[in-house]
Amino acid sequence: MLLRQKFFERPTVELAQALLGKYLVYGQLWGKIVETEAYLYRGDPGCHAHKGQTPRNAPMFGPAGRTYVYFIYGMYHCLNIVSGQTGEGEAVLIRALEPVKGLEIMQKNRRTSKLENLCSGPGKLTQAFGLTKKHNNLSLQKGPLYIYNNKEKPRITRSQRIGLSTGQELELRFFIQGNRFVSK
DNA sequence: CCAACGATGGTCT
DNA sequence: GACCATCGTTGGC
Repeated sequence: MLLRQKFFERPTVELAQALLGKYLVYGQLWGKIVETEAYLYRGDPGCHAHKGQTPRNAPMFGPAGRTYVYFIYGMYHCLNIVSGQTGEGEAVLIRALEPVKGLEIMQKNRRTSKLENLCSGPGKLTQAFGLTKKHNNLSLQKGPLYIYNNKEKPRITRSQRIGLSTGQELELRFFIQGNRFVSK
């Protein structure tokens, strides 16, 4: 069942946790979200939007429930889901998925057969799913990318975020405890 | 096993 | 020109 608009309009830190266990669906490909990070407009220098709006981060200032896909390190893409209210400039980074359906396609896209290496990082999962800037600023209500509900209530652990040179102190990373597909 | 490093290009100053 | 919400490879143990 497709998650509706209201689900995404909640505060960013709350959405980052609420997304854990839900399914990211793109055509034949399904992945369960097992790791996320929250990025906040206020008091978070690690957030792309914290200095204000630019062409790149514009989707973060749009309505919740849309994608923000950016290109990083000359090679990789990262997928975010915009949260909160329009104009807030906040989003949730999807950092890892548990592969659920379409594993053969993911294995081909990633050039590896090892399941733990398909979607266990923000650059890995976009490669496995074939997501690029073409998928930036798309509505998760309209597709072709969707979030489906899942009734399970995962056990959530919190930690510092990964890979930042600033804002590391903040504990805004969330993941499903003990899940083998969380990034290392 | 683990730490160090280089690839590679868009974005902003 | 510097920075970067990463990852695969390399070379050590």
